[in-house]
Amino acid sequence: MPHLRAPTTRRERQREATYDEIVEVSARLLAEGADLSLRAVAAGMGMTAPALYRYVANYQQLVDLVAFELDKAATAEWAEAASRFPEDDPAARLAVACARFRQWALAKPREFALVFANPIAEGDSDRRELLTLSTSGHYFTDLLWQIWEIYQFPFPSLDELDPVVREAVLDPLIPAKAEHIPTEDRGLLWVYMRAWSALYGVVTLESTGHCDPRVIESGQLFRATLLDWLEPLGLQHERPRIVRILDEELAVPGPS
Amino acid sequence: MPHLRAPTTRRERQREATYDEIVEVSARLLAEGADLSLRAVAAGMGMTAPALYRYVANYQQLVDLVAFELDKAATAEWAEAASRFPEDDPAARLAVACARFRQWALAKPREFALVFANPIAEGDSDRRELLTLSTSGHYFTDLLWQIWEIYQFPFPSLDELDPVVREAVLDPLIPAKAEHIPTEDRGLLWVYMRAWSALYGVVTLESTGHCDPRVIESGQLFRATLLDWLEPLGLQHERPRIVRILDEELAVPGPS
DNA sequence: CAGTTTAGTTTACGGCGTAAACGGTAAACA
DNA sequence: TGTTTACCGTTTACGCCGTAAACTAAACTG
Repeated sequence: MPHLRAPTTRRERQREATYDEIVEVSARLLAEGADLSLRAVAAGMGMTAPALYRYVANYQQLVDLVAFELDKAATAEWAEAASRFPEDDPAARLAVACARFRQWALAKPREFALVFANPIAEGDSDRRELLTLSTSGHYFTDLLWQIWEIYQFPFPSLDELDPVVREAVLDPLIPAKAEHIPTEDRGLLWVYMRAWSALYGVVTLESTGHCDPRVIESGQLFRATLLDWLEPLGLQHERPRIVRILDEELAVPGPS
Repeated sequence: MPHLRAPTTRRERQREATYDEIVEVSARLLAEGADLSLRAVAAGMGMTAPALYRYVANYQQLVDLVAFELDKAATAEWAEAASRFPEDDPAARLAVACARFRQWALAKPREFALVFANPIAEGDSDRRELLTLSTSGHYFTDLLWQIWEIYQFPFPSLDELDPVVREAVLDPLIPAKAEHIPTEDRGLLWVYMRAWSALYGVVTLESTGHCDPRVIESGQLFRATLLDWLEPLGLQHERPRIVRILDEELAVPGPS
């Protein structure tokens, strides 16, 4: 985690470069279809495995580090693709981003599993905290916020929410750009959680292969799931346009 | 897989008993929080690891075997719980079964991951075929069929479906009790896939912990997802009753 | 300069999946 | 019945894995 005004001594720069190389080599390993392992990463950097313990406390931390950075890089890709629509068109951007998210998950199932299907134990507060920093989560919540600013779709008020859920949206433990959302509008996060759950469901189902391959190929399950969310997000009248954008994205699958 | 009229020679009975013990020991290991490994399973049976190669070709096959049996056993539990409602009340049974499925996934996240989040590679036709035998899939599709028989909810006709999806529902590669569904009614399977995707999404999200723990505890995300499916399944007028059943189930979480 | 902190090494341990060669015993067959 | 065959398990071995401990050399600090 970056300090404020990092002193950036020589050593610190060196160290950060090493972290970058760890991530780089890890990403390469995964892309090559190899397993992520301390030994393989170390070897890929011309080091011995125990040396990596100067940078991560254990294997799980390596995984977390790599997962965080993969998520960051992937989100940058989706955002880049989405930015072909102007900033004041968050609905179009969301459609593109979701489609790209799915493509990424299908093209890189191992990376997807690492980032999004990596089990987080109940008690592990460190890892859970790391999760709240997830780049993709912040990106998606931000898009949802922008959509609400424009389309003003309905969301539950705080007192409509279950007390436990209310606590959760007031002090969220999920990746969410939420500070700037006024307290009384935090019901928005409930919409986010529900929408994310739906998106996560199809994409995980497809990415892990627990699904008819032909259904994956057709993209119809994903498409239908997204389209179901147009109404709750106040985008009914945008439907034809969003459908066009979505179908355009679905027609351009990644390198097969 | 059982033969027809198994000759059941002494050797074959012995062999089957060994398979049972493999599953039994594996289940115990997982329940104890240990990892599933050939060596540990072998040791737990008083054998050496290479001996297991008489029964499974490799580690992945052990996992598949155990996953299949865990799924079978778990489904039996849910079905047992659901059977407190009569056979002619499949809606109530479905509500109970879904809730129990979720409880199981929360109580045994490692087992859940093994069965439902285990990646299946594109080409691997053997494992995909095994997937079509999944007990839980058959159980849920059967319930959906029974619900349709009573409530006659709408489903897409074959020519409304995307051509690729049409193929998929006509000759399904997913676990589905489909033989008895007339060809022209196979659009039902599309409803099933969509519903399963939604259920799978929340449950996976909760089971893997990629979710605010308080939201999990409240059960509201799961509840809301299920309730969204009452209307598509023609159960609107049953809503109060189903809600009651669901809340009853949610109030009885497993051993914490 | 001396003293300390840091980044790397070597060595070692126990666990993993799995390949190969081999032995004993139970079933199958002449 | 006696011989052959098939099967179930062993031992040994290899190369991975994560990680702990002791040690060294270089870089920073005062």
